[in-house]
Amino acid sequence: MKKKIELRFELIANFLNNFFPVSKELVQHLASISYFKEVKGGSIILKIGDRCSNVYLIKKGIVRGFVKIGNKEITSWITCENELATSISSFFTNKISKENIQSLEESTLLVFDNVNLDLVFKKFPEFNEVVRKILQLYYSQAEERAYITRLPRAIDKWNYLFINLNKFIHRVPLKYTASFLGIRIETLSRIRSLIIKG
Amino acid sequence: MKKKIELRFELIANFLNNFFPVSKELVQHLASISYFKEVKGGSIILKIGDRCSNVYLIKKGIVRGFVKIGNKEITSWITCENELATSISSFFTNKISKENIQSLEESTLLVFDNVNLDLVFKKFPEFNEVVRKILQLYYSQAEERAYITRLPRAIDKWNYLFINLNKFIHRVPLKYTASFLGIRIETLSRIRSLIIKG
DNA sequence: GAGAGAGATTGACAAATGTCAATAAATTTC
DNA sequence: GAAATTTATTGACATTTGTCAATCTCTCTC
Repeated sequence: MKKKIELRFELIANFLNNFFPVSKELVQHLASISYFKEVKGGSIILKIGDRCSNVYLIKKGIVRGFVKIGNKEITSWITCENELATSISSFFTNKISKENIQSLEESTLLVFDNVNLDLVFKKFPEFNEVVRKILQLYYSQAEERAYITRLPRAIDKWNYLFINLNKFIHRVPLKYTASFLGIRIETLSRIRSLIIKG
Repeated sequence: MKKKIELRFELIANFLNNFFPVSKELVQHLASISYFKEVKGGSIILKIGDRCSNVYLIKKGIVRGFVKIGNKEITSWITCENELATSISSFFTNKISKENIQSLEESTLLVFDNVNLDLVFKKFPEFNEVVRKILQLYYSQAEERAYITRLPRAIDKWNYLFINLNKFIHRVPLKYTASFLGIRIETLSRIRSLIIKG
């Protein structure tokens, strides 16, 4: 049985080295300031109106961000193992969050805190470089998601998602996929049956 | 009359120091690898399908990014003086661009090239830190724009834009604002007249 | 200041999606 | 494995937005 700190070390090293090679010392330090958090499926991890001071590295499970418009929910993103999750504009600008974060399965998250991370940048300048590369990729992926929301027809959104970003499609109930596409579950249902019928 | 390199130096120093103090040497180097480009209003600066190897710092003018869906244009962003513009996912991942970039006025752009910038990161590690901070803000702002696209009703989009992001509203023809909101110019026109009538 | 051209408004109608309700299917819980 | 709960489908209808065409307004140019 591995110690918890070893699990944290491995998860962080694996994640960061995908972007850019980092020193063992940096990873050790990050492991020392982070902790695992276990949440049940359906848990609200961040509430609209709160400030988001954490970023989560998903060890296990699947997590979404969603905004509320009136009484409706619109999912901004859905992500799973070995990816980061946070409320971007709240985390980076310290404003209150416009989105909720919620687990869609029982999940294990590695939690990093804003304040601790700021100190890491001071102590390990190399951290700037790897985080820059992470931001570049995540920003690109966010633009990709935004592209879907700009497609004017529901069927185009579904097709684009199905072809390009289908990682989570078979893992979450369709209602979340519909919400991610910004359409009603009934609309998605009709589109799917049209596609099946040809 | 200032020399061109002085103009470039000032523009870059002013832009970067807003995010994080940087060395004079870094700014000088950036000034030495960049050049001004003048474009007329309506010029296409980047075409869909091309790779975007440049990032532009706008000295004067106003610029938009837009995607084409069928025969329609949807504006992803509009930005002006002292802001950066590029095709994010193409610039960062070297994929072909899904968006056009176009000037909406006669504009002066300071051009930085991908390859040169990569060398700057090697030569000036401090550049990673300031770029990280820039990315954090721009990523946050992109999420803010994406929030608008997720609002389900046209009137909510207009109201949100009007209250929160009205920087360019009075500077570009309404048709670009409509396109930015992902709605038809006729729909925006009707919404505006409804609002005026109360 | 007449004419051209772009931008904006308005009306009539079409198309797409949302809403609400009923029901079916799948999954979870005991 | 039966009951309960969640998820998905389908139908009827309402609402919103898009489409197309006509017209108006504003700028710019000559």
